[in-house]
Amino acid sequence: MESTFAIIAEPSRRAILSLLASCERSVGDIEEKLKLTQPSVSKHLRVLREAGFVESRVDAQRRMYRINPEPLMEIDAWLAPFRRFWSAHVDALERHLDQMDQPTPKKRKARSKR
Amino acid sequence: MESTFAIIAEPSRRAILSLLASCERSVGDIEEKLKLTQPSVSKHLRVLREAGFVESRVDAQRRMYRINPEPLMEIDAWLAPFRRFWSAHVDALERHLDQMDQPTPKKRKARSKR
DNA sequence: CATTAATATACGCGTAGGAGTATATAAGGT
DNA sequence: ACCTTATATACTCCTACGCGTATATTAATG
Repeated sequence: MESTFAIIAEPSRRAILSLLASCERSVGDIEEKLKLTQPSVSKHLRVLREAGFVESRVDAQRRMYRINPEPLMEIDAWLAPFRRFWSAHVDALERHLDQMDQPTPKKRKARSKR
Repeated sequence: MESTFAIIAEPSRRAILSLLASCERSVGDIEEKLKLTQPSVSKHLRVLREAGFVESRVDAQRRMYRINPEPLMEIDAWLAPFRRFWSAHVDALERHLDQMDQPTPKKRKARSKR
């Protein structure tokens, strides 16, 4: 796999990154916050670490994980050529964000296209 | 699949989007520029279209495809919380990382044997 | 209409990768 | 020395998806 984009295609991995955006966390923290099994968290963290999205630090038996920004900067850079399509319509963006920001992913089915 | 991020995990799809960033193109154009088989291009375009990344217009027997920006705006929006990691200067980034290291007061174990 | 061009769809194959379970490793506490 | 806590790894199963080939559809052209 190894593509930067493929890494963040995984919903759990995006959730982990979003969690780490605010502050560093241990594996157990992530496990609990995201309701994932521990092996699953460890596996995703391994993928994220090997792809450079996160770094870890040892704290006793814990490993504290934190964001490493470089791969996300790549994504940001890839978007550059497309920004001209929406930089003019900021208001449309805000309308769209209101629609998609659904903080608690309960059990909703995938939303359909218009 | 259905996730915006999963769609652009595919290298060929990203290549198609990048091609369309400059101007609209027919299926045959894309096929030739990217050296892909025609069914492959059509399939990717279908995925992109159903996910809202592109729109098409009929021109005789041809279908001209062009960028539709909304899904890419979602990606851009998702990156927002991470921009603080790189939007400032490098030294600011380093200050931030130092800060993230501190909040758990050093509770390192006394001394290691060895 | 028949033919050609342009694009879309169907189908089978192969493989990557995520989930779950079990187990290994490592560090701390008592 | 045990036992618990925290994290990592191994392994199997299962499904999704990209690819290639073949065929269907739709439109233009003669």
